[in-house]
Amino acid sequence: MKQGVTAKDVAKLAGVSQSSVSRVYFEGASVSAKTKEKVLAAAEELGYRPNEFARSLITNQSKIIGLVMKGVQNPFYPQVLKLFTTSLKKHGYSVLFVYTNNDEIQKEDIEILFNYNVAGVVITDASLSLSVTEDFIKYQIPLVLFNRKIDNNKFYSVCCNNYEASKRIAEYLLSIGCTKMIYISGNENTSTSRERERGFSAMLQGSKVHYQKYSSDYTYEGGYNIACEIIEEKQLPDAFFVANDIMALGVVDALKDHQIAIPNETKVIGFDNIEMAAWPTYNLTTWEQPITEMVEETVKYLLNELEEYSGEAKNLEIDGSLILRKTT
Amino acid sequence: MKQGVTAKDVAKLAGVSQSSVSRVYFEGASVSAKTKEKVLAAAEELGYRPNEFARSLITNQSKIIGLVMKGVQNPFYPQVLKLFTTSLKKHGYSVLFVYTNNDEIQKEDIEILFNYNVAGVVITDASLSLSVTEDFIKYQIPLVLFNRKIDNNKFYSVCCNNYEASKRIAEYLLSIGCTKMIYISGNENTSTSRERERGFSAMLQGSKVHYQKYSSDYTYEGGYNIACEIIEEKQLPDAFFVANDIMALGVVDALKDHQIAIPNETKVIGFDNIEMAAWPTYNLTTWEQPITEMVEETVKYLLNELEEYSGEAKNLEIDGSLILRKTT
DNA sequence: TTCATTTCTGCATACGTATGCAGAAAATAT
DNA sequence: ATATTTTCTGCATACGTATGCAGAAATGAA
Repeated sequence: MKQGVTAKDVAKLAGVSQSSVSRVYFEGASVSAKTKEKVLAAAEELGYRPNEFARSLITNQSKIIGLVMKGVQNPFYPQVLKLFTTSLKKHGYSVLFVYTNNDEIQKEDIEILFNYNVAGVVITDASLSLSVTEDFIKYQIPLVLFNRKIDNNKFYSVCCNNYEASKRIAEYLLSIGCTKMIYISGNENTSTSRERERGFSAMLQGSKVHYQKYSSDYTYEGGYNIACEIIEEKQLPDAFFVANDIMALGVVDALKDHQIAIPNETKVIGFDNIEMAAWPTYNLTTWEQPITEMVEETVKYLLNELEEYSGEAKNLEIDGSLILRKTT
Repeated sequence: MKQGVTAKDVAKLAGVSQSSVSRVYFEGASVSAKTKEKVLAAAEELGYRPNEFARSLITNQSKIIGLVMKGVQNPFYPQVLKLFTTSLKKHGYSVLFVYTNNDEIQKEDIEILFNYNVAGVVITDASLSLSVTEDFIKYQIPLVLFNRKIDNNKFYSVCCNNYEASKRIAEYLLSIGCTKMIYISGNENTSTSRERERGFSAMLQGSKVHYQKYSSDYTYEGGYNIACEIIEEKQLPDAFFVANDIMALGVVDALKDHQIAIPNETKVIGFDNIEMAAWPTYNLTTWEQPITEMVEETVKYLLNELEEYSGEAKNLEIDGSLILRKTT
């Protein structure tokens, strides 16, 4: 009972061949209006839907995009997931979701995607191990790194322009008179965190600003703890630039817990503009990632590659904008 | 180049038949150790992986579970997504993710799941339209409603024991001397919110407590706004019981913005125990949903049904526990 | 050793769809 | 009207795997 009606059943009822039924559901195939009508009527009556497996077996390509995600706890990514699912659905694609614990994607994380002949893959916050890299190229499966880039010039990536954004942030902090600044990084082996630091420090270069970097891990607790350390070491700066919002919220809370007034005694800027940054308790100044546009660009690239594989490698960087709130 | 090696290629290299290759990868089939070894060696050399589509076409059942989710913004659900993906992967299943906007799942939301012959479906925070109900039964596809229940006695659901939990919450608030209480509901057409109210008010019944219900929508803004209204109407209670944490955080922030001291002037209890509830700024007293156990039970049911379909319908309710923090 | 039993293997076919090909039907031209 | 082109259709086959069946190989019993 599982697989109910097949194209054959529909064909019989409509009085046509199975091929004709197939052609009705295959975009671009040539069918007469009359046949189409008959088939659709029969299909409706029987409740027919083409079997995607059989279809993929023939075409050797599925309508599935693999989405690999790590930082599910950071509200930024569920938002990304939502946008991807919605956008891909519009184009007839579905999302096979893969959660990973690894910063660097391993073969076992994604072999399932290959087994399902996914049409393409998006990896949102992780990089690639070498063997995985090879597989993507070998099987010519379009891949986009989202919010991470990779320096091997073999894949397409879509990020916010982290370098420029961070320069603008530094510029802004200088303009309001900060002279002692701290950058709190995320995982240091992520391109995102490194780029943000690079832009930030580049802009401070040559100025008389006292600048220090501390390392953390992109989590709220990470931000909270490192801020506590800094406070206890009496290293309080004029301003914190924190590599993402969720850590920044941790920093803000640590400061509050130590009765340090924001923005009077010190300032905090985050990155991402997650929903919570706008909440009244936080009111966090931050950089807005152009997330909708980033997703659209990713989908656009994927669809192009599916149309005709080029293997184009490029780091697409999209601007964003500074959102001024009450922590600066 | 897309689909590289097939079982036939492996067979040739290993000097056996395609059937034997198939049997090596099919659990429970009978193959000699020698053949198995030869096949695995050849497969390793060629990089063979069985094509899931062809496989599903034969068995008429995929290793895919459809996961339908609505409230992606509420941190509770990404956590659920993570746990499901992890648990299902252990059992060899993958997750086809579907995002929906609808409180009530429509045919178009999930027809894709049927096209892919999903082995089972989990719907996390939505109910079902009638036609969808029928399809699940007709095609005998196991379905679990997660964190929602449905009163038609046709499906399995897994929830926290919302009724008992809410009674316990009321009991606790009574025990600390609250005499004026407000319940803030989520979407009122969700079983979850209704059950929580039912338990809460049942326990207050007969006591001299002044009790009122206000309606909201399970979002932070919803909680924030309704709390502002309540404050402006000078209806401030001794305690708020809020149908979920994310709204409760909104309530807390609204109270803070009005300089109302928590827990001295009023108290707040949420529901879910999302990560943020433990953050120092909030320190929210809440009810912990036994989320890991809920997910495990869901997976267990699905696997049983896949073993042998029973269509068992039941509302499984699992306890949880009161987490006391600083808002009470 | 020989025979009975069990375990394994290859053959052939099936799953539901897409598609090249050749011929039928329809449309257009003459 | 016929001839020519175009559009459509059915037939047959292919995709990569699983599986019933019958026979081969291995094992155990005597």
